[in-house]
Amino acid sequence: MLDIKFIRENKNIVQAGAKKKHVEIDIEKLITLDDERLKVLKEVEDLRAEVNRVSSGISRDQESSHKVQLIEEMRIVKEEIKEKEEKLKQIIEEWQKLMLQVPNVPDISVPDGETDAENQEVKVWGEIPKFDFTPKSHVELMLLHDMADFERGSKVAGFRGYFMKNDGARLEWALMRFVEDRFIDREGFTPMIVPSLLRRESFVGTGYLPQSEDDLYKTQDDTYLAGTAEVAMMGYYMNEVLDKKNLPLKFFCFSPCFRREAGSHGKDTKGIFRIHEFVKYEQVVLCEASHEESRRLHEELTANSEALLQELQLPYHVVVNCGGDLGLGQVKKYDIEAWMPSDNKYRETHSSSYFHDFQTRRLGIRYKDENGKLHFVHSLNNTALAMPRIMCQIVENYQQADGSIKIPEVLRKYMGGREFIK
RNA sequence: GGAUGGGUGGCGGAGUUGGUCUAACGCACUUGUCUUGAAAACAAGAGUGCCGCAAGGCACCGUGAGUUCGAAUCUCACCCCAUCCGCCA
Repeated sequence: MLDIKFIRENKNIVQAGAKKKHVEIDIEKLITLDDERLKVLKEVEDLRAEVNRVSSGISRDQESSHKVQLIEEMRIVKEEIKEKEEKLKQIIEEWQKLMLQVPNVPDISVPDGETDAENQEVKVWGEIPKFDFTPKSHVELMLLHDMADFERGSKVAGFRGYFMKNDGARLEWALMRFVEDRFIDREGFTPMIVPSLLRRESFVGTGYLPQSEDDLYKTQDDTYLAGTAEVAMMGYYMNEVLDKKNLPLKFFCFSPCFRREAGSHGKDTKGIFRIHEFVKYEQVVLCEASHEESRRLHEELTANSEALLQELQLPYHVVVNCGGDLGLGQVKKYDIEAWMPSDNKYRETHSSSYFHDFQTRRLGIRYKDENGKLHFVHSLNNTALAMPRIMCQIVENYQQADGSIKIPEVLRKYMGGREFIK
């Protein structure tokens, strides 16, 4: 959510930002509605002031015809207030609905474009492997080594269901231990295991609701399953005032993730690239309200993830997402995509974004600066490692002519010191 | 799921026969005095949001409705927390 004052003072910027994100919204309409809101608000407040003034003049023990008359007059004013309040309530409802739809303004460095096809490559790392044989897909490789079971997966869990098995399970656990070791060594990150079954507020606060109702699983208790640890982690400090000297707060979070993948029924239907249930380690950061600080940390979070891919020796590139591929709250986003031989292209493994105060304004997360003034903190997040997706790229890039899979060196110590899966 | 007790400011904690209560008191905080400096002590100040150029006004004591001229205080619903019982990894 943006500040209505900011919207009023920068309506052209906000409107242009929405256009860049390919979001339909009429800012002029919102401002007209806001004028109406302010007008009626003033009327209500003036009437309430009158009632307060008169009421405080009426004392308990005073008994007179004058008192009776005043009470009668106030009864009438109260009727009027009730009417205006009802009107105000309706305006505010409409106003809030619109406010939740106003997207955050993308950074100037964000390229124009409508879909991920128009994202721009900003960095390439590693050598794309050349095979002198026809490389197998991760599905073929995993089945070959009995690392996963998709038939029984869908029998038991339905569409996109899967079991990880044998070296598949061990490789996933190895990756978990690897990423945990790296982040626990890293200064400043607080390790967190966060809930996935959450109440609605944090989804609205982070910007997933109300727009993406279809992408979330909802329970009969009106809670939702989160698709990322970001939602719970951001909810953690909801409606709290933080101490500036503790900023930035950095969290290394683990959670199960659930995504309905509504609207991508035809995409990536085989294997473990796109699944309904997985686990993910996520970096979440809260920092002071400074664009420079947000940018600095954004680069830092991105670099952290790149370092993991480099250690895993996976060729990847970084793209800056175009306006149309940004979420409602995101100011800027990098996707990191690792090379996927079976698709002959890079496929997303990480997503790194910053939001300024878009999320924290909705969540009410503030800090006091040295002058005692309150500000909304800035928020950022990036994947640390998502499993089992990353295994697609690992097994495919590390496959050998004989069908065996070389184990990345940094993972061997978690796999009994073995060099190959065969 | 059952029973009981609770939800007040950055924190702790008063206040419920409805009437200047944004709310005692303590801690933390800011400024000043003292001190070489700090601590301590003393003095003063300070809640948050919104409207307004300002003066000032309005709202906020878990959330939402309601009663009343007037609600932190009364009524109803809901949410959350604690403890005990039940169940359970």
